Amino acid sequence: MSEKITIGIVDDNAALLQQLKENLTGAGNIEILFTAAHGEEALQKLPTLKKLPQVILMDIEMPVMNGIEATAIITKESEIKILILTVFDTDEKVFDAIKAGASGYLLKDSKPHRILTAIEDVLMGGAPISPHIAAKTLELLRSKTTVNKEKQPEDYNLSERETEILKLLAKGFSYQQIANELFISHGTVRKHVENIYGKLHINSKAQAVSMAHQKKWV
Amino acid sequence: MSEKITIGIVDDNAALLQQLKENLTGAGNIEILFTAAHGEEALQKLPTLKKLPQVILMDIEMPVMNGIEATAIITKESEIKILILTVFDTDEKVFDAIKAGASGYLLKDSKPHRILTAIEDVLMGGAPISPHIAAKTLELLRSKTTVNKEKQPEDYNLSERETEILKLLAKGFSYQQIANELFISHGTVRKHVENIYGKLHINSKAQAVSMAHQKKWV
DNA sequence: TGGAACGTACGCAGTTCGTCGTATTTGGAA
DNA sequence: TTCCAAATACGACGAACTGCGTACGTTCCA
Repeated sequence: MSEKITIGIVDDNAALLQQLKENLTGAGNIEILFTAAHGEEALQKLPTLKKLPQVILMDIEMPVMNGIEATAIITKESEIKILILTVFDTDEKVFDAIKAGASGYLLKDSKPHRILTAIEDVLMGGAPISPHIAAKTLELLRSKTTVNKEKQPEDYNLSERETEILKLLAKGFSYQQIANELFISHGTVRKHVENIYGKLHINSKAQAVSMAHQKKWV
Repeated sequence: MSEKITIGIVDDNAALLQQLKENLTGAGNIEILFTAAHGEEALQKLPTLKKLPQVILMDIEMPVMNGIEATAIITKESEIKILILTVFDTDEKVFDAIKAGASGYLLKDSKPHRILTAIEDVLMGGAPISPHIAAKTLELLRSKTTVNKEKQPEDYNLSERETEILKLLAKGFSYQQIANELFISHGTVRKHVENIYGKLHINSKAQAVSMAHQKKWV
């Protein structure tokens, strides 16, 4: 971990920006490559940098170009991760930021160490989200989906072991691979599968794999 | 904060459950009202309690009744918050848990203090989500609103005919059935499938079916 | 006009799968 | 204790699948 994490900060509030800079430079192995007061300025500065930042902390409400537009453009044209950092948490804003491709969404009152952790999370492919905001994203997600009442494997009288084997089958494993996975003999796997076929009223691996996927047993 | 937070724990892994109990009772102002090994047991125990827990930590993969079903029932019939605590993080499972009404989603390897914080977050109306899982949540949300960015069959250089045959394969059809469907010979189907295997770098029907479903080519 | 890609088709050798039987052990239900 | 379901295991036969080679007509593009 000798390499510093390179970041940029975009925020129109000079005082907050200054405070962020201090907190981040002081605490972690962070290198701030640039700062900007709004999206437009950030887009202008990016091409002039010797190296691109790995993460950009982005405010939403800004003059000239807001953080959501900037996020959309940056994520489309580069691999830079965007971490939204804002005081706003209205449904619409959260939603727009996610659509724009933000990798995380924190409230500005988050503690400095929380922000640091978040930056690291983002680099590891995670998406740190403040609980309050996460609650809204879940609401959104729920509202966009319908119920799904698929039958469970048990409804076909599949035993636990059979279910387990079916799942491996559904991954495309051969009998021998499953046998190795479960430390049982090749023949036993075949016998289980035979029983599964009977219970599911099918008679081939392809059908089993297809059915398992369709019913979302994988 | 003199009042203890009341919780329940549902997990079929006795060792993990025990460890959770110890970590939670030791560290915070937590009172564990009950534990259960699966959803069914939890549902049975709940009505017998003198007071209901505020939060339930819930595993997903469990015998008899899994955590998602249990979550759906509990959230429908009470105000109890459910915090999913699992090692699984497949898209579908996360998705189902959210639909079922879970208020948070943590990986089991989360540190004890993280779990404690999460419980408090949940009580304050937040939705603590492990970054890794949150990333999947955001993906899901994006996929619901934007176009599907999965690789298309063409990206593997599959021809139209090959794609067509792959879709039939994915339904569990035999070579002969596909041949009948497309009015070509059994041997031709086999040749196509052979070419498909080469392009997808696989070598069995089961793998082909699995892959086609995973990439939503069905 | 010549190739490249595609769709069609067949054969052979070897492997895996589907189906049928049979059998032992184990843990829990009656 | 007896009985049964579930998990384990082996054998055998025919069917289906896989890999490799070959072949030919069509279409489309350089």
